[in-house]
Amino acid sequence: MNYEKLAELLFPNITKTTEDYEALYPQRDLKEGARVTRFAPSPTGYLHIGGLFGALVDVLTAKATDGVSYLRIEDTDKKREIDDGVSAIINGFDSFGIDFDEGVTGFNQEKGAYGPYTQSQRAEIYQTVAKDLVKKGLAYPCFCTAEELSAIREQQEKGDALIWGYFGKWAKCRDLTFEEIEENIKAGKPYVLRFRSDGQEDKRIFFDDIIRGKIEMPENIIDEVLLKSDGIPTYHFAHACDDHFMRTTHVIRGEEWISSVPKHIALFKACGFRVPKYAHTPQVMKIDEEDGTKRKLSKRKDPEAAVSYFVEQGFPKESLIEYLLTLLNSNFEDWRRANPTADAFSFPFNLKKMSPSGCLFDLVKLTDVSKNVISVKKAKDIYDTLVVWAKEYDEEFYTLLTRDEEYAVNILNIDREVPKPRKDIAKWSEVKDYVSYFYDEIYTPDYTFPENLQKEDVAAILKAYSEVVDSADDKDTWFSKIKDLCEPLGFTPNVKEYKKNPDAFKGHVGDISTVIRIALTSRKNTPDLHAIIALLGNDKVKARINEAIASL
RNA sequence: GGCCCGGUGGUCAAGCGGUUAAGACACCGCCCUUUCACGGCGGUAACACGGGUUCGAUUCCCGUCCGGGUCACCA
Repeated sequence: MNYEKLAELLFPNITKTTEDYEALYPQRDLKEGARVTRFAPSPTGYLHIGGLFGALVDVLTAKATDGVSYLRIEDTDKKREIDDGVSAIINGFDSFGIDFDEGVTGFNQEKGAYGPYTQSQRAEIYQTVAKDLVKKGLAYPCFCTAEELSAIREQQEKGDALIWGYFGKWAKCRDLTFEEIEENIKAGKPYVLRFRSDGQEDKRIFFDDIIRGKIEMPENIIDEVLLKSDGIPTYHFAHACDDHFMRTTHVIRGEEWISSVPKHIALFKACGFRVPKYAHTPQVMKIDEEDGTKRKLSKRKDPEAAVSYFVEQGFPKESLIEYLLTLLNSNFEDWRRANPTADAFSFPFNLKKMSPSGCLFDLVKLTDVSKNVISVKKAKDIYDTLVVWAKEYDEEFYTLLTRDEEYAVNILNIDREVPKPRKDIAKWSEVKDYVSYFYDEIYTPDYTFPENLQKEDVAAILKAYSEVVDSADDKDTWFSKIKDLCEPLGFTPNVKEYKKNPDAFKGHVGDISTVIRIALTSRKNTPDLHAIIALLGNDKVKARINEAIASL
């Protein structure tokens, strides 16, 4: 067989060679040890947690080594592609501050010298490499129909074949003559281009996975499809061409790819490309509500797997990043304690410290991480991000917040910007309820006074307090007024005294402030009452007390 | 089914032949305290199982079990 002739027959319009592209995409000029990574999603839906998780690994690996990370779009499957899939991905990354050095940046937009970074725009590259493979006798056209292929599969399943697929004696088109091929092509028969594997069933290959260590597997013997009948490459072939010409040093991807590595190594070698280093990351799982088992997060079944869910819920972007980092590298939390204010992206991430086992996404831990993240922010910063969130997701709240910015910031500043700030906000969607009693529009009185107090006592407390209250009081003055209320009403300002001798009093100062708190906020528990009263102002305080008395 | 990956408290996760088997979250108790929160102190709770190797295995080997992945002209 004259492979040169076959290559011309198959690819008459391809005039370039692999060498031309080697020159077009030179080795990157990076310092020793710098890693080039890529995140390569296909635009089949929204960005989800697993994607964010993976992208974070890519970006951090590059950052930690002064390397390069880039975003490549793998849109070789038109059937699965959805409208705006690329925007969904880009927007998702934007919302979380993930920033790639190169690659796709928006619709028909990209940056970097190794593009195009969208596979559908790289057809000529794949065809060129494919043509060279044909020239070397390492690829051949296959005219088998879907029916023929499934017939082969059926036979294999029936028989005792241990390996299924298109290879060896099953590979009917492997040894077609030039004349047969030419005839088929003239007849307009569709065909795919297959890899001519020289792998042997009993040989094993070894490779080093950075996360998992040595992995040993049977050599690839399958004549994998390289180019589909429409001339578009399969993942495997695109992976070899793209990661080679984009000069990726470290291919980091999900563990579902481990079993394809033998195939990929064979392809890289056949193409004359240097095999990159591989790192297969664990999967992010969740507990299935129905059967209680651990399983991979699914785009379809788990709406909370979409990063947009966290955006809608109002988790600050730093919170999710921070949480994911705790899963990514076990020493992250130690590092964070030592560097409380450092940018998370400056964390010296290390692939070798990644656990190989799948992890459960823990919303409770995320909540804790987020509370910590928010607790150290300045009230004004919180206000600014909260307003942006509310504008999008809660118009009513947005209106209230922006009506009086100073008031809102002061509310958010209660017990904040102090050495031990409160940690009770985890996400923006909680804030409206948290501060509802500051806004008449969203506050509905609903009093449940302590059961150990008589109605008359409650009324007496409120009445007495309304006569002395002044929202301008400083904290000490305010609290001494509360204490002064105690004895005339049969209470004691001294809690210890009360505990020693509970029968001697109706209650203690805590009961007094609880009654006032409930009258003003309808809640048993709130942040500092003095601060609340100071913000509410005399008119509102008195009105609420009267309303509470009237309700008794 | 073949091949592959994984298996330390409820969750994440140190540990890499000898440890009282770290730490974080969650949970419980106590302290602090005008409520709550914060903070402090303490507690419950783990090496999947069975065989080896070894003076000694959570750590190494084999088997079993369990979980996951993969076997497309999907990625």
